[in-house]
Order: sequence, then structure tokens, then C-alpha cells
Amino acid sequence: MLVSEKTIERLCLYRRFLRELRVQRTTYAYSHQLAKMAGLTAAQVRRDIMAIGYYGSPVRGYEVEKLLESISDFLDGPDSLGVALIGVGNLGRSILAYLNRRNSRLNVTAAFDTNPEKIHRVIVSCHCFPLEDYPRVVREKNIHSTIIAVPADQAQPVADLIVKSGVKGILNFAPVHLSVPEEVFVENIDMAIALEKVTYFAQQDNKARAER
Amino acid sequence: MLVSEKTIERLCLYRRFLRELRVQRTTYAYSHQLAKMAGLTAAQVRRDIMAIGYYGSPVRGYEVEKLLESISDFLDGPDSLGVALIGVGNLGRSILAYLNRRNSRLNVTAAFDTNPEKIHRVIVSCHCFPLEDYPRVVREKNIHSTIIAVPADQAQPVADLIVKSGVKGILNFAPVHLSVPEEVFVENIDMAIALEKVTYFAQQDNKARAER
DNA sequence: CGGTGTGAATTAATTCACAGCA
DNA sequence: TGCTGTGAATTAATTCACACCG
Repeated sequence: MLVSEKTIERLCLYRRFLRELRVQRTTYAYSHQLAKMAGLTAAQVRRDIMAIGYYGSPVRGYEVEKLLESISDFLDGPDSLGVALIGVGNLGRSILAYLNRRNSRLNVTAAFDTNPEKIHRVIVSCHCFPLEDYPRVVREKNIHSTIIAVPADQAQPVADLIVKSGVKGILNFAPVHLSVPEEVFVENIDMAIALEKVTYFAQQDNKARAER
Repeated sequence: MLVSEKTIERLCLYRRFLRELRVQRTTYAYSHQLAKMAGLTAAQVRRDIMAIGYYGSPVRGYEVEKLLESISDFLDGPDSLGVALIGVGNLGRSILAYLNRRNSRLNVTAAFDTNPEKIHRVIVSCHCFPLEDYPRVVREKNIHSTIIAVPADQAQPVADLIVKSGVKGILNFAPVHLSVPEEVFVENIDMAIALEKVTYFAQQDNKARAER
């Protein structure tokens, strides 16, 4: 089943909303309600849901619990997934705090740094290992994805280490393009570029539509 | 001149590379070199550069200094631009540190929080004001864009305040969709979703191409 | 009715491929 | 020859619009 990157992203969003709805004891939701929450069109939502082969009822819409389960079955693999973080500076620590505080099953379970002062300390309930232990810990903790939060000039060697260790997903906060083999998925979060973009569009009084 | 969001993003990237090239005293660059640095095709780079009306030489490629100037003229407005940050928690502070440490002319010049312990302290060389001063400081410091780094449940009211104060660009780190009038540009950085996406594609051994 | 599912149409983004030039 | 600039083709993403259904 081939689903586009954009659709995957939106499915993750819908899942978040569905969890909220479940908490509020809402049992059914229409595509236009989900669309409203996500800032999308109803047709888009229906298309995305179609992509995972779930079917709603034309009269009541989508059953929250069931749709949630379908999306999760689709997104989550069978095995539980470990996430590592490399680079325990300011940014790394706050990413760690941010992600591990959420209820998600995606928790960062191992951190790595080269700074001897950080090694073997526990940071936001996550043990910090020396970087050279990465390949071993990847095996032991079943790490599938790794977050890069090191300075720009160290990002490529770190990425090489990640790839060599067999990890296939990278979330990269360093402002550089990483060269990796094509079976490795890289998502870049470049805060400086994002801010420049916002500033550009803030100046244009704004015909260019966008926002997601 | 109407330029797509994606193109703007890439222009910001090229600018970064051009600055690096300038530091290394490189005077000319070919589209395929820029493409390599950005992980794109050469045709894409040429299209983007076309969009801003700059012309390279078919024999030497693009003149680094000149192209840099053209891109900057295009991206940066005439007036210098202030950026504010709302929410001086862990995440906010590390965003601040990250952005203000770069040489960019886009510096965060004012921070805001409601926590009395943070107010009127200086955080990463940036004064922290009480949130209610936001409209005033926006005027005084010529703020055009604002970064939201508050908890999810406070993001919408904060966005409303931003909009009411006449600011037209928002960089939103809170995991919620913001409702704003359509002349206001919102860029979302949702770290939790980004990680879920990476994890999804890390599992698929990976036919779905992507990465930017 | 007011929903869903979806083929068809549209619009956006990217890539191809080649003329033209020094 | 090896680049740029760009029309044309292609591919991807989104939206339209309507059949169908309880």
C-alpha cells in the first residue's frame, strides 16, 4: 500500500484529534469536523481515510474508536519502536523533555553525547551514553529512529554512524542536508529557515496562500 | 511577483549555501553544485533562481556574490524586522538560544511569558516582558513575526493576541492548528508529528520516496 | 436532507529535454 | 563542450461534483 508522505503526516494529525475526541467521549465524527480541526478540506480528510481502507457511515460519519484503531494499525508497525537522541545540548534536552512528556508510545529511550560531563547522567529520565556506544545500544534497545541535535558540522558524521548502525529513520535538527542511502528516511526541521520563511510571508501582505 | 512557498523555502537554503561559498572565497557556482548541497535537482535550482529574475552565465554559472544579493533583496523587505518569542519554557529558551546564536539578521529581540519568575529577566540576551506588554512592544520594536512556544492549550489565545496586535507571521511550535485570518501566515513545526512520520517511514523498508 | 466514497477535473510542483551561447 | 533558461511533458496533490444511502 503506497501512501504519500503528506497523507502520513495528516493521518498522524487525525489520530491526535481522534484521541482528544475519545477523551471527550465523542463517539462519531464527520470528515468536516476533522477537517476543521486540522485546517483542511473535508474532501482531503475523506481521501486520506480512504487511503488506509477505513469506511465510515454516510449517516453518522466515522466511528472515533474504530477509526483511531485503523489509523494506529496502519501507522504503527507490530514491534515497539525505540527512539534515540544524539546531542544533549540545550536544544537536545528540550526536545527530549518535550517529546517524553507526551503520552505517546514514541519515547526517546537513549541519549548520546561526546561531552564527558554529560555521559552517564540521566537527562529527563533518559540515560546519556557516550556516542561510541550507539551501535550497541541500537541493538539492545531496538532503536528504529534517531533524532540529530548536534551542531551543523557534526551532523554528517553522526548521520553516517546512524546509517552504519542500521537505523532507517532520522529526524534532523541540524541546518545541513544529510547524505544518506536512499532507503534511509530523513525529515529535516530547520528552525532558522522556517523563521525566514515566516518573515518573508509576514511582509507580503499576502496573496500567496499556504499554511499547511 | 508570485512565488510558491516551497520556492521561498529553497531560496532561503540557497542563500545559506551561498554565504558558505562566499566565506570559502568561491566566486561562481553552478546550479548542480547548489543542487548537490540542497539535495535537489539542478533543474529545480534553476527554476527557483529564474523565479526571482536573476540570470547566470551559461559558461561560469552563477556569480556567488551577485546571486546572494539578489536573493536577499528578494527575500528581505526594506525595513529591518523584529521577531518576538512567546513562551519562555525549556523549548522557548532553546529556540531563542539556537536562533540568536546564528549570524542571521533575524534575531529574537523580545520574549514574553506570564510566569512572574521569568518576567523582566534577561534570557539569552533577550529581555522577557509580561505577556500583556506584547501589543506595546510590537509597536516599539517593530515586530513582524512571532514564535509561539507555549503549551497547546494556550496557543490559540496567544495567537489571537498576536493577530490583534497586527503581526502577520507566526512560527508555531504548539501542537494545535491555529485559526487566524487568512492574511496571517502560520508555519507549524510539530515535533511530535515529525517523529511519528520518521518512525513510520523507518519501518517501511522504503519505497516511498521523500525527504524534502 | 446531509453525510460518504470516488471518478474526473483541476491545479501545483517537478522534471525533461533541448535551443542557444561563449 | 557544458552550462543556462525555459517550453512542454509529466507527475503529484488537491478539489470538484455527484451517485448513493439510511
